[in-house]
Amino acid sequence: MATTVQRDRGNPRYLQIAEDLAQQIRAGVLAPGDKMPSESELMVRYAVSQGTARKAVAELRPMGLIDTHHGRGSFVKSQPPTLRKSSDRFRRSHRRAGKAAYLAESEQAGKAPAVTVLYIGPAEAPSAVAERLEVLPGSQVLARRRLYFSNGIPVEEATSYLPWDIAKEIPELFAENPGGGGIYARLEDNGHVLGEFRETVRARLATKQETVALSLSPGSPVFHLTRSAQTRAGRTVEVCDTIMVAEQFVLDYRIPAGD
Amino acid sequence: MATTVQRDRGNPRYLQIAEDLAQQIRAGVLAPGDKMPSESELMVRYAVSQGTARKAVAELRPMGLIDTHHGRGSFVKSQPPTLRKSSDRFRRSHRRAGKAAYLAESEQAGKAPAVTVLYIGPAEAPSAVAERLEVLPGSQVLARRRLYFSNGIPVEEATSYLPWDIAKEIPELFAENPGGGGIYARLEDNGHVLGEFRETVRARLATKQETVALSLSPGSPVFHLTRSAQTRAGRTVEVCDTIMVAEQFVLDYRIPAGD
DNA sequence: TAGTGGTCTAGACCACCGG
DNA sequence: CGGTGGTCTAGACCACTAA
Repeated sequence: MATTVQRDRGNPRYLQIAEDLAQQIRAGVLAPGDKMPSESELMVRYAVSQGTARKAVAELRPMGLIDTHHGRGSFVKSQPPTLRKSSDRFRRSHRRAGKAAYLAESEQAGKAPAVTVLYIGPAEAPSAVAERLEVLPGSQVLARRRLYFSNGIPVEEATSYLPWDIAKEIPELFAENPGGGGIYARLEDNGHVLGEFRETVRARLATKQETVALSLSPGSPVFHLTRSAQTRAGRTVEVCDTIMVAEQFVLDYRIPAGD
Repeated sequence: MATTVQRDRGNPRYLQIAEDLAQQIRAGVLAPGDKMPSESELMVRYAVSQGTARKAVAELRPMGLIDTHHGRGSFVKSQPPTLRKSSDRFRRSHRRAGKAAYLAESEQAGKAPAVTVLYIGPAEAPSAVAERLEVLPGSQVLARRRLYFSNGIPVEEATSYLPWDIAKEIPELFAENPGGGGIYARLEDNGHVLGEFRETVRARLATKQETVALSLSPGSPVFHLTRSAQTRAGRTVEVCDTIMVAEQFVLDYRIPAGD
């Protein structure tokens, strides 16, 4: 056994080991779902100390090749096909047909979608949200926080904020399931005809809390998406803050070339 | 001195130290450009070993708070305000005014933009591009690869692909500077009136090559953006593949609520 | 050369998971 | 309980940078 991992300036051992393991995964020697060799096994196989073996597998995690679970071991990740997030999901015709945006899309991707409500109720508007809603920072808004699953794994956490004066008139907005077409349909039912959505997209590494909430490996990239919904009358009636596992999503936008 | 960093299950010392340092940066005690305390200094300040001090500063790097240089030390990063990438940049009126998309935006952000042309000439269409251009994979297309800078640092690498039969009729497309309004203006000059752009956005960690090309730290997230330009007649006349340093950009999209 | 970060070891103890 | 990953130490040597 004892694969040769020699001193070699500019190519530290832990990287040599990491590359060796990555090869085995790419070549299929270690198939998706397989358990990776444990640290102690790597120590004898490559004749290194635990710290070095650790650094080697730590390299594979940000590369998205493995998942690590404390007390169980590391496992080769199976790469699921990505979910599409198309700007078409906001078409009024979809709402009229009674579909909420998320379900309409997952369905199309052949996934088993699920939603958990984490919180619905009053909250203080974070300053970034307050600015978009054109209310004072810290003032009361309705917050709706949900966690979305695809095939049983969490992929997205979204929080919608609505101005209190609007929300209080629409009891469905306080329900876990706001009814066919989602909250946008309810807003339109109540005279807030939507005119335009604005989405801003950022990408960054997941924070510690996000790695917990979405059961990610540290160092995984996420999308941070902020969307605001504006009525034809020009009022912003909702701001939605979303964290998505970047690996799982492709965002699609159509942009008219006009003027 | 000797700040208290105590045993505390669930909150390891290296994270306590990292958080302490992060606070100091956010509070401005450590200003942008300042040298971080060295590892040996942290060892005595917090009464930990070198390995623990290392892990602490290693936490700050992926957070984008510091830059580390072997033999010199770590330094608080100066966080340049992000560049906005708005879907408005494709408005025809901007092209008529003679502005290329990139310069129009940078200008607005108060940046010193620059572009380097890496390659202009014939190339074989990658399969993903060929599919969008509706040509056979591997067939000849015109490729235009550029590297974009903001305030002297590379932030974006973009490659445009155009069908050869269209490109060969438009000599300006082979020039480093295609003239006012960029290649889209030239296409429209030659009868290819644009109707719609489609953008797909992915986010992932930078590959090794990308970290070199864009001088990034390994583990930095990037946007991978693919845009196709379709004429009113329904033909796709350009596909543009772009890698952007995620930290530097915010993407902006407007989505009409219609139908 | 002195000071810095980068790699590595040997050994310790803890926290989590499964049988 | 045994096996696993997670944290930590003390000390060693190397590699890069600046004076």
